[in-house]
Amino acid sequence: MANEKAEGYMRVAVDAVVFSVIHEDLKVLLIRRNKPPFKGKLALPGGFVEENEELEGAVKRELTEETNISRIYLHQLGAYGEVKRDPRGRVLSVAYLALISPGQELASTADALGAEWHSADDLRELAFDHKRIIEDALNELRFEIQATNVAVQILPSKFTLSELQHLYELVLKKDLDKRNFRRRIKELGILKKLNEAKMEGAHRPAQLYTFKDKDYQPLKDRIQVFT
Amino acid sequence: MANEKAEGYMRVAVDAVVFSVIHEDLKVLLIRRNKPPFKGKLALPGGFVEENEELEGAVKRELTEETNISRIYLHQLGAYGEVKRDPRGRVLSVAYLALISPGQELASTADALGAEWHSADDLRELAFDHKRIIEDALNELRFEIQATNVAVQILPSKFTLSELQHLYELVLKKDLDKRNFRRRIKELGILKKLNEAKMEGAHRPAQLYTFKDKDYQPLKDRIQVFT
DNA sequence: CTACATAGTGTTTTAATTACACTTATATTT
DNA sequence: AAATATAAGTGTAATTAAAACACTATGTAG
Repeated sequence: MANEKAEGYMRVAVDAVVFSVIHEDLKVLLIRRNKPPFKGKLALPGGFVEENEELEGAVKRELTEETNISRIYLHQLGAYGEVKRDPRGRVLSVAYLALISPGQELASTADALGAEWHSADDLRELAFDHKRIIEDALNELRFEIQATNVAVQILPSKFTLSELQHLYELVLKKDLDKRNFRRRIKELGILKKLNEAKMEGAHRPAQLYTFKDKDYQPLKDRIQVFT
Repeated sequence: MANEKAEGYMRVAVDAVVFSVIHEDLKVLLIRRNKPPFKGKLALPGGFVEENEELEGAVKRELTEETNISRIYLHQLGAYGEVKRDPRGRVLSVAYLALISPGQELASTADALGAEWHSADDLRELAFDHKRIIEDALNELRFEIQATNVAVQILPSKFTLSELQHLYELVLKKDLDKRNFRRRIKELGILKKLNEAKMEGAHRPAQLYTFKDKDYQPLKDRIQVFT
């Protein structure tokens, strides 16, 4: 309120916590920093917001540099604005939970940028306050997977119920009861049974399903956590 | 990532959605703007963040100008960063849900600033994207009152169960069943029965309670919405 | 054709939620 | 001092949701 001359200027960045399920493990995309500060440490992909660029646009721009992306789901986590979070000076970062549709390999440029998937659990020392941001993102994802059909953003368009359950188990870090899970997820009425089966391996083929609605939406009923 | 010269600079402000229960009604603190843009319109209290000032510090500084405050509970809602949200130029605002302990009258300076309590429901035309911010704050409050003991931040330190229930009904915009509400809230074990009653009016006196723990905390069980 | 691996399927028990109506204690009125 | 008005306070039965639990089915590989 006081004076409105040149007050309030600071640098604004965006950071993305990109989750993906790879080799039965929940992964986060991290980048090895090749310059100070925190040289050599892992950090979230992100960067400064350009003039006349929307925040989500900035996230998408940064991410397309590192992945081959068909579609990105973004959900804002909040602003991280501690005065001393960046040793270079004041930088406020708006963090996003990002989910990319599956089977996206990292772009060829990714290697040069030092981008790699890391297990979401063993968060070693990260640059800035990025460890905290990832923890917040994981909590948000845990909430969303129970309250919304956000799984649609993570799974391929055709999937088996076992794959879906596995995703829930990875995110919730909890074993779920197969029969109860199937009953509940079917009761929600968000799945469509396909006329296809997944034939793979020496066992009974699995029925394939898809989401009726491809867009993110809240569910009337939360999917409760079982067992 | 590209160049890190002078990229990303913009103005950063904070805005607060301050709720209070006054005369059996859920109110929001709004300020009548006396200069452009949006001159004459209502807006959230807020202002630019100063150098070396934490975001929450900025909110508290702005709010102490308008209220006599003993304690402020702050919970970040997120960053509102649309390029064109402020006609003066790019301003990113970090919005907060704010609760002030009760019985706080507005400061004497408040009148001069055009600060007044307005019903949280009839949100007339507000400046900037503040209508959207208030809606988000209301949703957050609805969530929190069910998942945490955030009521401790709103009620006086001694209160009756009817007053507590009334708060829940105001926030949730829903009538609750008296017996079910009392059972559930007592089962949570967060209340302490006092050796006092509230004698007021021509009816049976009401038992006074207080919160065992005066600090904000999540609850094991959400308080379900009844009836 | 046997062994193996994962898919698929219901029921019973237990716990939680909901619906619902009368009695009690005080102040005020007559 | 009796009657009335007002909000406080209290329990149970019916319904619905969650949890626990084990076997059969169907394909491939050997």
